[in-house]
Amino acid sequence: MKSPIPDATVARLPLYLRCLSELRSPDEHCSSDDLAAAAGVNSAQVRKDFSYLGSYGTRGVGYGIDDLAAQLRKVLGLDTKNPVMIIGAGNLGSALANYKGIDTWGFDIVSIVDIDEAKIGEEVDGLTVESIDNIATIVAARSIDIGVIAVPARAAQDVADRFVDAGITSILNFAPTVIHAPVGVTIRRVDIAVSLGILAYHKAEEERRA
Amino acid sequence: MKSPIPDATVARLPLYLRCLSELRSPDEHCSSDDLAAAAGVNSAQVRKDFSYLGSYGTRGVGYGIDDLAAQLRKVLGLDTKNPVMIIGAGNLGSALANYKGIDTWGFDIVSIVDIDEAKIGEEVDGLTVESIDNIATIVAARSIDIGVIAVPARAAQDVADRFVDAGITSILNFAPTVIHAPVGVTIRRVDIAVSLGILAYHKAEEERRA
DNA sequence: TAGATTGTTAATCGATTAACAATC
DNA sequence: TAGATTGTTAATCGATTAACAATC
Repeated sequence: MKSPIPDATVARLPLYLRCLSELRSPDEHCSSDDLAAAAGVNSAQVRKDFSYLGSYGTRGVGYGIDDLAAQLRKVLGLDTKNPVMIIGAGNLGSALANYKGIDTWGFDIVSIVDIDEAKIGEEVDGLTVESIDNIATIVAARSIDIGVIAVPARAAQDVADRFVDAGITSILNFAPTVIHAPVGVTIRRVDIAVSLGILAYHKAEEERRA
Repeated sequence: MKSPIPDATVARLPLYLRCLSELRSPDEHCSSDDLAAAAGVNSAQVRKDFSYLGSYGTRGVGYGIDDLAAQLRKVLGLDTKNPVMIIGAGNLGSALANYKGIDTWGFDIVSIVDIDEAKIGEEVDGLTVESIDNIATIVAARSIDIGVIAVPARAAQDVADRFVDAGITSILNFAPTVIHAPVGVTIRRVDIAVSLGILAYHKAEEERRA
């Protein structure tokens, strides 16, 4: 039941991949020290993370840049992307859809829907905003299994229910509220302001001490 | 040097505050069990978190809802808000500015700037987008000490440098790249896609096992 | 007093990091 | 061989949770 690669490690893989492409040096290898410096993490962390993927480095030499990048892409599933639907074509939904361009995560946003008639038909990063009423059809037709909620808090539970009815089993909730779903459906909640809040808290704490 | 309240706890406080207002029951108290159910966490977690704020419950009775809410607001600094500047008036910057409305975090977005002439003068959640060239003046005039980077990766380092020049010492970076700053400047990086990536990874892992 | 619920301790779990033997 | 760097172990750290004495 336990995932073979810890979440904290999964979260760092795209960062490594980005750093690798920037780090491309004349020689074909890089050390965990190089990568750690570029990514801003500890070098033991880097080696530990890579050990979960299997071993791909050479002692005394380092990691083959191309090999490593290929391995990271494979683990992240950048070849066989997960089709994702976003509900909510507002700023947050659009920001997420545009993030698709980054392409260092193994998913693919294939549909963005909204309840607002005015938004339906608009273009968001190459996708046409569709009506929320069609989600069951769209989900089935495009084999979508991950849904993203990017609507205001008051609409979140209703949207989640629609996702569940449509057969979605993994939901990411960006609305600042707790939503409920039947067992068998995985829900993750994300508060985009949480890091800002923690930063502000530390700042205030620092001043209190001074 | 260590913060008295763990980050993980700080991250949950706004959630508790929101749940409290929804939970407002006829009587004036709620138990850690009630709150845990509403917030989707363990009840021991709730009590432990509150113990960091000092003790505010009554054994055998629970927590006074108003007392607890007031205490949460105080710790989060909702009275003396931190002035925040956002650089980048695109979808992500706008989404963050609109998050301000939630008001369960102790900060206040007082300025949003952009480099794009076309965006300057636009309204975003009641703020007029200003020119990035004026940030030094704006930062000084409005006592801003937290800066948020919501621009594409290629512009992030330049924007960070401008923040540092303007005297900002806490930076939150939403661009998918690592940026560098002199010692004394705190930088936090946020990847808004990370949770989606982890969700997709678990999904794929689950299928692999099945 | 009896029942309920806190506050705290101790156990557990997971993630980070220092250290170093293995080995290229 | 000598130098460099991995892969892994063990120590450390921090966060979660079960359990229960304290006490309203």
